[in-house]
Amino acid sequence: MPDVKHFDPDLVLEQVVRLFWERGADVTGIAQVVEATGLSRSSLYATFGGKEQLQAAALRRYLQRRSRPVLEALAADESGLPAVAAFFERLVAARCTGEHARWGCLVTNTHTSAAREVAEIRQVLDAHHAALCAAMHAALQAARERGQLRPAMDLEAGAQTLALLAYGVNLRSRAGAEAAELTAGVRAVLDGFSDPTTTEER
Amino acid sequence: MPDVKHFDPDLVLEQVVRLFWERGADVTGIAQVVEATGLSRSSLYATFGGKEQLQAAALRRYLQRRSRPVLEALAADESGLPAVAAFFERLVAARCTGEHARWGCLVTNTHTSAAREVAEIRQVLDAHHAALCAAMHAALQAARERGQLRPAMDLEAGAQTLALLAYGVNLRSRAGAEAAELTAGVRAVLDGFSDPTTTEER
DNA sequence: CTTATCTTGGACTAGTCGTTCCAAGATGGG
DNA sequence: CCCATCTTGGAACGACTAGTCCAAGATAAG
Repeated sequence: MPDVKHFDPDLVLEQVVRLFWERGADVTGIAQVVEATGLSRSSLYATFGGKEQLQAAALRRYLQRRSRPVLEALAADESGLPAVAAFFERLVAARCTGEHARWGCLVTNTHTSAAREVAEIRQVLDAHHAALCAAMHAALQAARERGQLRPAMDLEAGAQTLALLAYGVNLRSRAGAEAAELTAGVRAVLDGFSDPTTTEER
Repeated sequence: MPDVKHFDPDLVLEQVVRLFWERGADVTGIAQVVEATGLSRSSLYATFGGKEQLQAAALRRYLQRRSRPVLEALAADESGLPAVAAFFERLVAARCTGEHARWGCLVTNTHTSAAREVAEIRQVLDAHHAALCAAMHAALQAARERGQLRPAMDLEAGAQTLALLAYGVNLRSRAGAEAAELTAGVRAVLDGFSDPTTTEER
């Protein structure tokens, strides 16, 4: 009986993701969301609720569509350190060039947003951090099995390092850091993780 | 002949630093600055100019009073890796406990602020990054001279790593990360930097 | 085609934003 | 004390904020 939506909520949410990601959710008004999506305020509020819930939905979509596939690929890649290197290579490339250059990472940016105090969003940030660490840990585990790592290395700690490093890359890229700087920072970590007896330094 | 200011601009700026640092400059209104400082709008605008200039002034004060002394101490400490370890120990402690717990770092937070697009502020961020890298580089240089480092290690790249790591620590701490996680992430990097032939792993 | 139900556009609210302005107040040299 | 000069409190500005509301429009089952 009733009318149906005259738009695709999924498509709209993707536009909101890009808006919040590029400009920052805190400083992006509902008016700009309305303009970017072409929706009316009524439809927006009826579909997503208020701004806080819209931000949470956008963050979840970003995680699901942008972050999760990459982390799954990393965790599934059993090549060890080369998998980690490839992850960071692509990360730096995505942060410094192309469509999303200098946008940083929506998750990283949200760490400093006012929304970080919202319980629901905080949980998403913590869950993402856990997932990021888990993926890194899986890759390091593979590296260990292939004898690529320093024997005494603590995998949990190493995974934390790589996660923190990724946040650093994301953050600095939003302020316009050079890709070469970021790449160098990554390289030094991975060199430090490698087993010195089996690795020829570059 | 003229009247003089009825307040101490330096004291006021310190209050503004804390306000912007804890809450975030983007989401802190002039009204809140007025309330926190006790100044009137007139005095505020006459002394500091608009909000953008106030944010820049607060950032510069933060760098001068909070960041510079620590970086100078790091660069002057010739003990090598222990100096770096001590730097991060104090950093994690300051970020996770005490008066400024969960505030993160004003410089780090500014990376995702709308003000990062302002040329003046961008330059301050880049200058700080250079200073941070330089201090790390000095500490690594000392570590090399004392034979604490892997022989093949690239000091420039290592300094970048440590800078990115510091950003990661600052960022995650603002979202409420546990000190233990952050400490572990730091430890794994420093272990990787140490000379494996002269270091007994912990 | 009717009708119940949902969606939509757009006007509207109450509040906040950064900023400006001016009369009143404070200051200290002459 | 006088007065030029700066500072101060507070009102006011237009633009924007998130969010609400309702009449008009669209839909599809009966």
